Amino acid sequence: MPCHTARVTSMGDAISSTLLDWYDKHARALPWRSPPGEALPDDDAWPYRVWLSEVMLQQTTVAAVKPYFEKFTRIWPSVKDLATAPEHEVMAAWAGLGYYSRARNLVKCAREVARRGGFPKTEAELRELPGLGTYTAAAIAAIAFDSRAVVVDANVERVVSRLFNITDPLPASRKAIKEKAATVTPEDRSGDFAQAMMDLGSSICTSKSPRCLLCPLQVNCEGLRAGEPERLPVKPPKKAKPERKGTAYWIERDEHVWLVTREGTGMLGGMRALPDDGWSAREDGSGKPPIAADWQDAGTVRHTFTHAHLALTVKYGRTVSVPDGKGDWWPVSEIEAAGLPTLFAKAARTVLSRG
DNA sequence: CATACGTGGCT
DNA sequence: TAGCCAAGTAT
Repeated sequence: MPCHTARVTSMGDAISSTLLDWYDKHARALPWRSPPGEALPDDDAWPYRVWLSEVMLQQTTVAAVKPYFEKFTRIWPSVKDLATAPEHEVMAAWAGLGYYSRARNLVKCAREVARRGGFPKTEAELRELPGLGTYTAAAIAAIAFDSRAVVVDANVERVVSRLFNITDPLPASRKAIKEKAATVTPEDRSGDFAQAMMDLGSSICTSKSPRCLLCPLQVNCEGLRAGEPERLPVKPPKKAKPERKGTAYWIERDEHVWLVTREGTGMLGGMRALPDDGWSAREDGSGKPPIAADWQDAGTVRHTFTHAHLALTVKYGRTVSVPDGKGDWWPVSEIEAAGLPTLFAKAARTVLSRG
């Protein structure tokens, strides 16, 4: 199943050792990393930290992840601690980081790992865990367990596309990229090699203006030789995001606000939220409030998701009754601790700064 | 293979 | 500033 059988070539050897030498000097110090060349201590704390960081880092910058990683490891120092945590507490702790299916799967995965008595060590077994796809399974196998695995993320796609001047557009070029990545991935230290590729991609071989003069792989780079490495990898054109409208409702009673938990696995699924009029990325909301009240307009929040723009009108009103459906009265003074995703945190701020 | 799924920072 | 981009996964 894993297609990393390609033999390391002598050119591949030269590239991997050059990059590892560079990494030994320039590796970033990150909370989930051991120093370059040092294997992680053989206890369950490190696979946990590698797994947690890798999931947080999916489509997310290092800068955004750092404070969340610190918070999670402080509250839940081991995978066992996380496995016994109530799901809503984990969701609340994840609030603001985005892609909330990651948090839902994080809990499932932690419970599965705890049930098994620890993380599996092979790439294939890791791949079976919730939230671990091709990339993350390979990354954990290589980084946490020092197994030889070919790790391909967006950085590696960029570096490899340039290194081998792969000019076919993504995603069709993925197979060729993986094959080329396999030829430069060493048998030993493939975890450090993966992290070296990612550091190189984030600091030198950047998307817009690569710093080729500083690159340790400069002399090996066919894309540079061809003249326009910054054009690689070629990507498909983006689709326009639709503009959506919706309304959220701040229902207050006795210094408490009515919060609901969003159902399902769709947008913001599982997250605490203000009740709204049913807007989605596919259609505008109905504009119908959940209860009758003397609604006041608090303003409009603009927010952009991966695949839609949203203009969310925020209305507030008081009630003496309890709205239909499930929900909780949350103390207004502690709204910061409610674990609202960013959209609704903005909405709350809008109300509280005017209301 | 295409689409759904967040957010903040950088250009 | 509007758009692009970041250590992808699930369906």
